[in-house]
Amino acid sequence: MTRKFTKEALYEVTNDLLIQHGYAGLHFGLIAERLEITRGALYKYFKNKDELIIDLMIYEMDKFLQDLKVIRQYKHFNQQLEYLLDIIFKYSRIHQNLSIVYQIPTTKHVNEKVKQLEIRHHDMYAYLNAFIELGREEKRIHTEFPDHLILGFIFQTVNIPNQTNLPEKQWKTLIMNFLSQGMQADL
Amino acid sequence: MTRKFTKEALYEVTNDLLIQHGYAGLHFGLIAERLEITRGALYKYFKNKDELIIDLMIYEMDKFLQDLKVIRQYKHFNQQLEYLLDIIFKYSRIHQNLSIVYQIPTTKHVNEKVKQLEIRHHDMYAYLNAFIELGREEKRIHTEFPDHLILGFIFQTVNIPNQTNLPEKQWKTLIMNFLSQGMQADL
DNA sequence: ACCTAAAGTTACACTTGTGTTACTTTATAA
DNA sequence: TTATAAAGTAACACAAGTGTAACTTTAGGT
Repeated sequence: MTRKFTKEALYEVTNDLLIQHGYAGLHFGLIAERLEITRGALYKYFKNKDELIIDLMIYEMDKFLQDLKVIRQYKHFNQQLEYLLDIIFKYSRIHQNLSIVYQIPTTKHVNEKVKQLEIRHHDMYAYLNAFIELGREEKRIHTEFPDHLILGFIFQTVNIPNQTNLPEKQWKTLIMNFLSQGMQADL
Repeated sequence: MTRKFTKEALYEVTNDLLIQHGYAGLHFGLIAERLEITRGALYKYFKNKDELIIDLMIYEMDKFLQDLKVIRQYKHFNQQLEYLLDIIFKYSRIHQNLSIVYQIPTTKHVNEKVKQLEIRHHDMYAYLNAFIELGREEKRIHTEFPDHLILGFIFQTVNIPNQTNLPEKQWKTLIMNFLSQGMQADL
């Protein structure tokens, strides 16, 4: 019998439903309905929703990391920042959903997979720290700011709603300028 | 019979549980357990969790607005910004939880209360728009940035985790500096 | 053609949360 | 002192999600 849904479609749907309903509000019934299959089919592939969610995060993190490692090809900090913003926006859903991992009860035999996710998280920080270090070397980052504050500001930008629906390119330019110079008017 | 819990304690617990478990994960059993009462007691005051959540949001918004209106007493934009950051941090939980209102099904006869909440949201923007306008008049805001981008950056700051546990005052100063001048080093 | 194994469905027992009602407790005011 | 009403509890029927196992479907190899 041929499969009625692809892994990509499943992850797509799950990501959307996670954003809409949150961790506790997501359940196999919802996912099955969207994929036009029945709940039971999902249990052929995943023990429970926690396993599905972690698999999804690992999958998206792997794709993100593949893109992120390319950042080293850019020589200058500002180029790297622009590229980082590009891929953060490209993978905005995973960055909106990553924090829900902490809502998964640790008593659900997914600990092994959570560890795998943490490895990727750790790998991500290796790239990000190198990125920040370059910025400091190029004297583009004020010394008073700790790394995690800079990264916090950058990653939170995906949660700022583009209310006036500016074209994505223009929106990113504004974000980039704000991050570099703040709200201040020209000097 | 004397009450076993105050409104303040109930809202305190509900706010915490909302942050921990999200909208779908919150239920009367959890709240009752924390307050050391039984579920049934809560139904004496609220038809369901949606009503409780909206009442909570209205209550917190009212307190926030009372503080926010004082912003007009500060003459200069930078003073207003500092004050705004103070109260956003003071009411950080409500700003972390406000967005979950959109997860409440609109078919649960809480529409009247949702409207009341929207009124307060609207009032809030009246103050915020005046604040931004002052910033533009004082030429502290670059003209290229739309209002909602500035406000988005300001309100997202509550979600940046203070990982190194810097003292609150120092953290706020850094946030303030970043918002004003961006990450850039001294000019 | 037909066998088989992967894919999917259906039905069932179980668990957890909901909302209501009848009941119990207790401070207080007549 | 005792009546009462507000506060809280306990128990019930119901609704919704979970996980499993027996069953059905069907593409593809022989």
